Amino acid sequence: MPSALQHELRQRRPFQSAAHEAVVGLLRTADLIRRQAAALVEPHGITIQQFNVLRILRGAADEGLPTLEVAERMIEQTPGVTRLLDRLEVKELVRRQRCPRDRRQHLCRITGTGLALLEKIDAVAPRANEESLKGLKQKDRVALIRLMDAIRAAHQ
Amino acid sequence: MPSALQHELRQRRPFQSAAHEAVVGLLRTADLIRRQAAALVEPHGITIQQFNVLRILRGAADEGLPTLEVAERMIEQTPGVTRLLDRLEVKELVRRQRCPRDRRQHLCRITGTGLALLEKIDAVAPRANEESLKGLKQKDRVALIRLMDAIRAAHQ
DNA sequence: TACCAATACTTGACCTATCAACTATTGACG
DNA sequence: CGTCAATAGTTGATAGGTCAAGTATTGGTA
Repeated sequence: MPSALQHELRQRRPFQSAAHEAVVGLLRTADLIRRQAAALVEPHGITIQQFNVLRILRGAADEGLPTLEVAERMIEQTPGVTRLLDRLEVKELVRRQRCPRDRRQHLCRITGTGLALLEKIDAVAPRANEESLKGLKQKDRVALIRLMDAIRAAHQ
Repeated sequence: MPSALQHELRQRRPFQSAAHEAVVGLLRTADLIRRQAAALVEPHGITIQQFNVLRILRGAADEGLPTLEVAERMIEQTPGVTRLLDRLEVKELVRRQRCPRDRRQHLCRITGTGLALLEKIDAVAPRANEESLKGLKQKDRVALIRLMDAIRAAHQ
């Protein structure tokens, strides 16, 4: 009996291993959820990466964060944080200034406008997460978290 | 006790819901695996999307596939299949020709060079999948497949 | 058989991502 | 102190992604 994924991709041959099917399924599912998230924030004029940066900066509160610290905290690794921040700064959602203690660092802070934008998105984000995972019961969601943790933990 | 993911992203506050943590964990883990896959195919001068197209065309064998059929079978949705195929054609990994039956369609076929490239990558790909999921036992991998299927199935 | 919406792409314009090379600044070491 | 590797970030070049508008072809319909 052909797997759901095999049917979805119209593949003749079954997957060679559970590892292969799991990897493909993971990538495809993440792509789906990524698009849903993008559709949520896009109407507000930002990308999901930009949204992610704004949330990081809000979490860091008043003292701000240096650029590379922002990069490290991002959900998806992004070499282009500088330009990401450039765009956010143009939109006046973020401000940057040199750190007086270490003039190599640029401290990034979210602006009032940025906070206001986040609040608007936050009002609907929980429903979107819920919607994305509506196929999973609470027990399954916890299991999923555990599986994802285990995969990442194995890569130091 | 803070979750692994919360610690990884240096978040002060815990996730608001299991749905939220699962979504973030899924995106972050998929990003990790995506990068590993990219690192595997990159030395051969192609991207993972291009690799995906080549595998699709190999599966379709001699008769070839129309462009949009290729697009539909891709793991990650891609509006730019035309240009993706353009690049593969320049590298002579793919050939396209008008379908005589329906001249709107362009049938895409993998070339001998393309097949040879795939064989080289196939020699190491199973090990890479294995490596990506080394944190999961066989039972967990099957569970993961099931969870991914369930998420996608819920979105018709 | 002439029209017309639908299909199957292609193209242009613009934005984002990625890597390597560069600049500025710091801290450690002789 | 002066040098020098290491750190923090920026910039340039280029590839790839994304959306909207355009072209070619078909199949149905009056």
